[in-house]
Amino acid sequence: MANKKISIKDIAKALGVSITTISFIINGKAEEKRISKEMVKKVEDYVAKVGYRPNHLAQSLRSGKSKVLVLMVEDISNSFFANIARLLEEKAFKNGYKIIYCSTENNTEKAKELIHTFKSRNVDGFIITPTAGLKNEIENLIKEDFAVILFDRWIPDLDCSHVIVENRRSSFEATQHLIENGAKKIVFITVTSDQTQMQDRLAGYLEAVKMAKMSPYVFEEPFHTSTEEFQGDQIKEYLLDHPDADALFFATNYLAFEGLHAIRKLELKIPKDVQVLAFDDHFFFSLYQPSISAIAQPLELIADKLMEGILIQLDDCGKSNSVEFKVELVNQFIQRKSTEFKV
Amino acid sequence: MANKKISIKDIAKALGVSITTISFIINGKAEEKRISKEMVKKVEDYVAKVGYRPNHLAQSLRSGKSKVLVLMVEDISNSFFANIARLLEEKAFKNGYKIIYCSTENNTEKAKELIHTFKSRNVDGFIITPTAGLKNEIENLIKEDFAVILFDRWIPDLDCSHVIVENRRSSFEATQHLIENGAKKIVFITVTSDQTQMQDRLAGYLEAVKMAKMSPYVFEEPFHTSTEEFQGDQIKEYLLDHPDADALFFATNYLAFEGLHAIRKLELKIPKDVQVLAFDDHFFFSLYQPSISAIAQPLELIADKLMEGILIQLDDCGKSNSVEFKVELVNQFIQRKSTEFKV
DNA sequence: TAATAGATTTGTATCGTTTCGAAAAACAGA
DNA sequence: TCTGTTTTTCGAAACGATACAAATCTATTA
Repeated sequence: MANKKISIKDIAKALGVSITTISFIINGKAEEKRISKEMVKKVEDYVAKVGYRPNHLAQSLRSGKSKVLVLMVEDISNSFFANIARLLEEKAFKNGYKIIYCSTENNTEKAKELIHTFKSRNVDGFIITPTAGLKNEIENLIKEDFAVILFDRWIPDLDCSHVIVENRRSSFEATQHLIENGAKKIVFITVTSDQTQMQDRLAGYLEAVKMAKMSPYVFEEPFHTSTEEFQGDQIKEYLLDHPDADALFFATNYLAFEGLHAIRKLELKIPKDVQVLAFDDHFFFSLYQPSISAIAQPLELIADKLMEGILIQLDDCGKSNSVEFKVELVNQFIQRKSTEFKV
Repeated sequence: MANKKISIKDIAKALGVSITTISFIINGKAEEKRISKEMVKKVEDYVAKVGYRPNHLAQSLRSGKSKVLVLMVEDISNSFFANIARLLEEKAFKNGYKIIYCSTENNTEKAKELIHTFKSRNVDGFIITPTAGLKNEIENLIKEDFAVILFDRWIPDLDCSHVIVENRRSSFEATQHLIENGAKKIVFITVTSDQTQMQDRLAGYLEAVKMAKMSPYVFEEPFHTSTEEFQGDQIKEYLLDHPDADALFFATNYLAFEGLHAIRKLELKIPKDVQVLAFDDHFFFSLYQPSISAIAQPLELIADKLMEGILIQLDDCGKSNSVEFKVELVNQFIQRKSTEFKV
C-alpha cells in the first residue's frame, strides 16, 4: 500500500528527461539555465500531479547544510525556556529553519554528548544556555564554523555571540526599590551556581546593599532546577534563623515559588512582614495574592535577537568568527503588591 | 582553521585499508566479519586519535531511518506540553532517538505544512496532539509506514495508536465531588473546541449533573490557548449574570487561571462563595491561596506509554498497521482547599 | 605441488540530490 | 552543405555511509 516515495530519478524516467533538467526546474533555475517553456511546464505538471517532495536528507548531505538549528536549554519544562523555545521556533520556521531542542539539565557531560550527536547530524547552528564546563566544546564549534549563539548566560574568556539581559543593573535597582520601601534586612536567595546570570544578579544586590551601608544576607540553596518539588523547607529554616528579615529577593522565579511556600507555612504577611521580589516574571505572580513584584525579561526581544544573531552567522557562511554579536537587553521592573510602600 | 570533518574515506586512505573494512569495525561487526585483531586495533586507535564521528545524515540516507521523532503539540509553552516534551525527550534519548518539536497552535494548515516538511526530512515517527482536520494527513502517514501515535486527544473514525486519559470518568467523579460538597449550581467552563478531550470532559460533567437531577450550566469561551492574556473578563461577565453559581469546574488549567482572576475581581471567597476545581493540575494550584483542587494527569506515565507505543511501531518496521496500541490512563484527583466540604 | 577450505579484506553499487563540464539540437550566415 | 553560435539538455562525479558479492591471502591436505 505504502506508495514508495518518488525521487527525482523516477520523474526523470517517467518523463524521459535527464535528472539534471528536473533538478534545475525544481530549484527554480529554469530561467538561468534556459530550459524551454514546454519542458518546464511538462515537468512542473508532473511534479504537481505526483506530489513530489525533495528529500531534504539528500539535499543536506550534498550541500552540507541542513537548515536545522539546535536549541539546548537547561530545562525545556521551565516556563522561561519553554516560552523562548516557542518564540524561537516560530521565528526559525519563518526563516526556513527547523529547531531541535534538548535539555541539558545543567549537566556538562550530557551537554557535551548532545553537542557531538548534533554535530554529526550536520545541524547548522547551536543556540545554547551554556554551563561553564562547555567552554572547549563551544570553542570547537566556532572553529569548525558552526553558527553559535549563547543566551541567558555566557562564558567568561570566550569570545562568542550572545544575548543576555542586564542582570546586574536590574538586580541593583530592584534592591534599591526594596530599600526605599523601608527594608532593613534584605535576604538574597539564590542557588549555588557559577552561571554568569546568577553571579550578576547577586552582584547587583550586593552593590545596592553596600551603597546603603546595610549588611548583605545571602542564602544559597544547593543547585537544582525547577522540576523538583517546591516545598521550600530550606528557605523556611533560614527564615526561622533570621526572623528579622523583612524583604526577600529571589534570584529566579522557581526559588520564589519555594519561598512562597515557606512564607505560607510560617504565616508571614506579604508585604507587611516581608516584602517579596523575584527575578523572572511569571504569570503566576500577577495572580497570586498578594501579587508579586518581579523583574521581567523581554522574551520576545530575546528570541528576536537570538534569531538575528544566528542568522548573521548562517548567512555569511564561514566568516562567522569575524562577527561580534553581543547584546544586552533591558528588563522591565513590574511593581506589584508584594513590595508596596510601607508607611 | 576549521579542520574539515573526516570521513570514513579519509580514514581508509590514511591507513591504506578499504572503506568497507573500516565500516565493519566501526559498526562493531569485526567479530562477525572476522577482521583480524591487529586490523581492528589499528583502525580503532586511529579513529580514537582523530576523533572520527560518523555522519548521521549519510547513514540516514542510506538506511532510510533517521532516528528522529517529531513531537507536534498544540503549544510548547503550555506547561502540560512542556513537561511531556521534557519527559519524552529524555526517554527518546535513552532509546537512541532525537526529538524535534513544533507547536501547531491548533492551526490545521500549519500542522499539515509541518507534517510535509518533516516527511521529507525522513523522520521516523510522529507524536501528535491532533486537530480534527488532520485526519487525512495522519491516515497517509500511517499508510506510508511512518510510526504515528496521538495523545491528549484522538480522532474519531481513525484507527491510530494513542495515549489518552480517562477524561469523562474523572470529570464525572469530580463533578460528583462538588455535588457531595453541597454545590447547587455548578458551571462548567470550557472553550469552543471539537477536541475529544474537551468533549469528554464536558460529557462527564453533564452526566453527573443529570444524574443528580440538576441543571447544567456551560460557559464556552471562544477558542484560544494559554499564551494569551489572562484577564478572565468574559468569565467575570458570566458570573455577574449568574450570581448564584456556587461551583466552577474549569476544563483546563489555563481557563482556571482566567477564572481566578475573575473571582478575585468579583471579590468572591473560595470555597465559601464558590468552589473551584480544574482539569490538569499545575504547581500553581498547590501554592495559590486557597489551594485549588485539580485532576492531575499522570505525566510520567503518559510519556512512558507514548514512547512504548511508538517504539513498538518503530521496531517492527512496516507492520505498524497491525499493531493496536490504545491506552487510556487513570487520572488522580487531588483535593485541596477550594473544594472543602461546606457545613 | 596443486587444490581446497577458511580467514580476511576489498570493489562497487546504492540512497536522492546538486553541479560541473560537455554534448546535442537548433538556428544563422556564407 | 558547412561552420559557428546560441539554446537546450544531459552524463557522471560528488556528498558519506552501508552491504552485497567477490577477490585475495594463508594454511592445510591430498
